[in-house]
Amino acid sequence: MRINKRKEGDRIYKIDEAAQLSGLTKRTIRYYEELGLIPPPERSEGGFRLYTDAHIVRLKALTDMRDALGFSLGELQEYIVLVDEIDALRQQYRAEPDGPLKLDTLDRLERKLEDQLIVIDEKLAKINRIRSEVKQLNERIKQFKQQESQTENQE
Amino acid sequence: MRINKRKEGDRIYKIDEAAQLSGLTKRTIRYYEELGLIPPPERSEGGFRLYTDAHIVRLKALTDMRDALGFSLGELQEYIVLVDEIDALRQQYRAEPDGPLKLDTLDRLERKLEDQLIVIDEKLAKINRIRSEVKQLNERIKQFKQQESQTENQE
DNA sequence: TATAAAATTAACGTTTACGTAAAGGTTATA
DNA sequence: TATAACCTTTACGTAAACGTTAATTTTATA
Repeated sequence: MRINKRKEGDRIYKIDEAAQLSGLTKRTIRYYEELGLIPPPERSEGGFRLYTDAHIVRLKALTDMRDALGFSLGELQEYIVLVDEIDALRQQYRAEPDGPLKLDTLDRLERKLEDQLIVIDEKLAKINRIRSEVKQLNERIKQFKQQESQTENQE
Repeated sequence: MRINKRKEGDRIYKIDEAAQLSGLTKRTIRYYEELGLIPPPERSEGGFRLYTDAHIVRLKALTDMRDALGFSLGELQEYIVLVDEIDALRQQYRAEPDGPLKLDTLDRLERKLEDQLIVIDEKLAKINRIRSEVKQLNERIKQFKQQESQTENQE
């Protein structure tokens, strides 16, 4: 999930290609940058945005959460902050594994993640309810169809 | 799901109570009526809207689909049309069980319902992916916490 | 090196889904 | 019957999430 400094050999994309790959429009990508949903990409000499694969991955993750969970861009921001915070923690841990990781920070992050899980599970429950209703309607239709073909055969 | 003519003895609600029961605002309820998402309720002598339990049920179903599936009001309209069409079919069937139910209509409805199921299943898959990612992050945090409490004990 | 294709910023426009306020009518209750 | 509490329609307001256009630069390519 982290977005590193670009290394030699990494693929880079101008905004048009980034749009193709992510399925978003160019306007939307710039807008998301403006909101801080993606880190500002490096620029060419002349100022063109140069995206990496990590950007593409993040854009896809964002649209997944937007589409599937119906998160607003504001809620996505909160989630991004959360993920970045955890990444930072991981970095810190790699740097000095014996250093102190503040327990209250860990507690706070854990609570937030568990809140997210609750929201997600509630949404799953609702969708499953809806799914079974739709399924039932579908079964009814199938019954009707069978009845109909039987009466036809009876003629 | 059907909304019948009101019978004597059925409970009725003025808009304020309907709002309480459904969890929507009065404005939103009127707006949904304007869009055809709920049938226009009967009115009192003086023109007050009089809602039935069936209205409340439908309002809740609508908000569930809006919240859980992220459907726009336009998409909800399509769904409502679909459900109403099926109800009409059922009515027709009850009225004359041996009458002809047009097969192409049945096919069309079945296709629509199956499309809905596909959309729902895709959404479920995405949410499940997201869920497992969040779960993983949560596990990592728990690991960190354990490590941290161990180092504390070692002192 | 000229020129077409693609990028940039800035700013105004648009749609959805309501919120809010005004002006006035209805209903329950003291 | 008066008055507070609630309802009605009409209409303008608003936040979010982009779309679109314009004026200007950069970059790829013939």
